[in-house]
Amino acid sequence: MSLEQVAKRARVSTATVSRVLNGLGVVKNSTRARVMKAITELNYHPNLHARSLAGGRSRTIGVIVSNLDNPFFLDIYRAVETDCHASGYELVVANTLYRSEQLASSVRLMIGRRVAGLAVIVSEMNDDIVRELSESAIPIVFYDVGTPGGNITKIRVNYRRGIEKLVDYLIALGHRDFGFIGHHSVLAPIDERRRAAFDAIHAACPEAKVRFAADADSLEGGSQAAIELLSSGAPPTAIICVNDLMAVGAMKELRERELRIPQDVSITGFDNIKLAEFCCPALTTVNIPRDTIGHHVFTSLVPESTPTSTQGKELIVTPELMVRDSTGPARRA
Amino acid sequence: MSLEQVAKRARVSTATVSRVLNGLGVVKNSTRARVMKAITELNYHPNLHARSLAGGRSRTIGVIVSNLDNPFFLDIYRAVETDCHASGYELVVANTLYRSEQLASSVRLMIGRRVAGLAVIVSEMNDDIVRELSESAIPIVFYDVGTPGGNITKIRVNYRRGIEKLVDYLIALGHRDFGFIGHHSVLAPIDERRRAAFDAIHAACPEAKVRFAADADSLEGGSQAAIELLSSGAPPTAIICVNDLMAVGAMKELRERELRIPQDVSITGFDNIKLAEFCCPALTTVNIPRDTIGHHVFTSLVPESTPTSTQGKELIVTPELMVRDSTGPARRA
DNA sequence: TTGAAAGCGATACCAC
DNA sequence: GTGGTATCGCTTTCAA
Repeated sequence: MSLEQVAKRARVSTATVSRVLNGLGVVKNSTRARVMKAITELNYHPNLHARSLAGGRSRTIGVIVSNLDNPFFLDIYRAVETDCHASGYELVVANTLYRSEQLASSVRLMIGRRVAGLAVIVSEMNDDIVRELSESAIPIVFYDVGTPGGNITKIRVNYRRGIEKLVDYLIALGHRDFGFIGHHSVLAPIDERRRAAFDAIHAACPEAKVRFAADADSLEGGSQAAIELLSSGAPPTAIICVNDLMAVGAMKELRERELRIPQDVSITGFDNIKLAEFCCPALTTVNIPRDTIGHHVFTSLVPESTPTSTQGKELIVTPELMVRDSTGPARRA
Repeated sequence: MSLEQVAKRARVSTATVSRVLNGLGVVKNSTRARVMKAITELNYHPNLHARSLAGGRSRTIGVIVSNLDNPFFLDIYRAVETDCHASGYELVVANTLYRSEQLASSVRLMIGRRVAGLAVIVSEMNDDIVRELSESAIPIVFYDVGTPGGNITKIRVNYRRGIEKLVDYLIALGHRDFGFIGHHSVLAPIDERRRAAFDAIHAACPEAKVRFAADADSLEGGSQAAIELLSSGAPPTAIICVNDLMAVGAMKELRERELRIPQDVSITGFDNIKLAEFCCPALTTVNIPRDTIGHHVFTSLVPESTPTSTQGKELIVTPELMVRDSTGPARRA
């Protein structure tokens, strides 16, 4: 079913059908009606590929994330989606599962689709991709990598600061024996959290103990990492998890071992996903405002959407400590 | 950056570049090498719109779901994605947020993209859309609506049976005072669960009490619905939730009122999302196998992918009761 | 083994 | 107001 067939049926030219479809130019009411009629009768739907090929532009924004199963990424995606729809843009998402090969192919896919803008919110970032994208003409938003300027906008979350707030709080509660649960994406932003934790703990208290464990970024991964962590002697008095999802997973393992939270072990998350309020006990965590990030992504990618475009700039997001019920004074040794 | 520029640079025709790109036909090694070189030098990425326009087909599958925030839908999406990627298909997803207007525009979008197949896994279904899609030529999978045959495949979950298993179990535990938490999508499949619960309860025990409450399909919606339910006198002894996500939300409210689960109130979910094992107490629920559904979607939409295509058929999914720790004997009145 | 050229289905500019 | 037509970037015969 093509424009031409509609044109034929309505006894007009394709140009006129196109005008009707796009509400551009002036079309006499009677002809408009004929065209509309033909469109519905033929159940015609314009071919969007032809449209973007002919039109040149795209009104589609691409978003690439590491793991949609983690609400952190999903929340960002949805925030961008809300803005996109409000401005008549479409959104296509790709999920890399933390695999950098998958990231590469997702990037190719998005470029192939000639997206109007691309947000790459992943932690398995790779220098070649950053370079390639930086050289392209598409508006890009990177997360925690790259250099802002030109078509590149950067969002940077000050993880170090967030972790420090958390650690200071735990140290003040008397904790000296820490566990850190990370995940297997041993790349930049994640590993930064681990190092930040290590640094912050030793800065505050050089003799403190820190053990590490890591597994997949999922509820089960959290449990597994907890198992790994608890396999070595007495449990730490506080467990810092790289994110909320894994923390909820870890809590389950603690419950099964009848370790009380927070009396026996304090535990913290990161991100402040909705679930953090609904698990039990409610999770002490660090808030990262996903909606702010989502808005920022959109305004950077579609500068004409706002007077205050952030294209080419850097947004620094400062996390806030959210104290809930999963943390308390360290148990006595 | 177009095929033509690559052709020019490699001193060949566009046809040859196309052959190299698609690995079709025979190309002399030396020319292939020249083309490849030109491609990388120009950092060329084929325009996928032009490709699918010229090629006619699409290798893209569309999936429309009601609410990606609910892991039930996300799991199906991911299952389809896994199969798609394994067979070189791409996947585009649309999220309707239970709004039937949004559903209509997502359907238009997918048709406009000329997807190779479309799965519509939503509960806000609308007869016009079912009809329109049924008349189209695209392979379609519907969830709980429509009539199988031709290009239409249907997946039907036997909710009634699932609810019955749950109700029988609760009745056997002595429950006679029920609450049912639903969500605001007052449409077919969801309302079916509510009616099924009502019917099953009264079939087993005509004098049993049932109260209803509904809110949004989210953790918070679950809490809100629980508040609504508990606002009227003594709490029911068992609360049946339309899905796990809302059940987890409801449990939070029960905890805040210091109602013990399951000693004071039993609570059940539906779907068996991962979270059901990780909340506390672990949730008694009814399993709906999302991966089976996902596979089915893929094999129906891309029949050539398997010898045992399910195109045009109906798959009936029978849910299984999963007893965990959130249910127990009814408290004495 | 390679090239020339006819579409694919829209958009948009230029006439009338 | 409306129609003709070049064009977008690729695939795909048909010839050479």
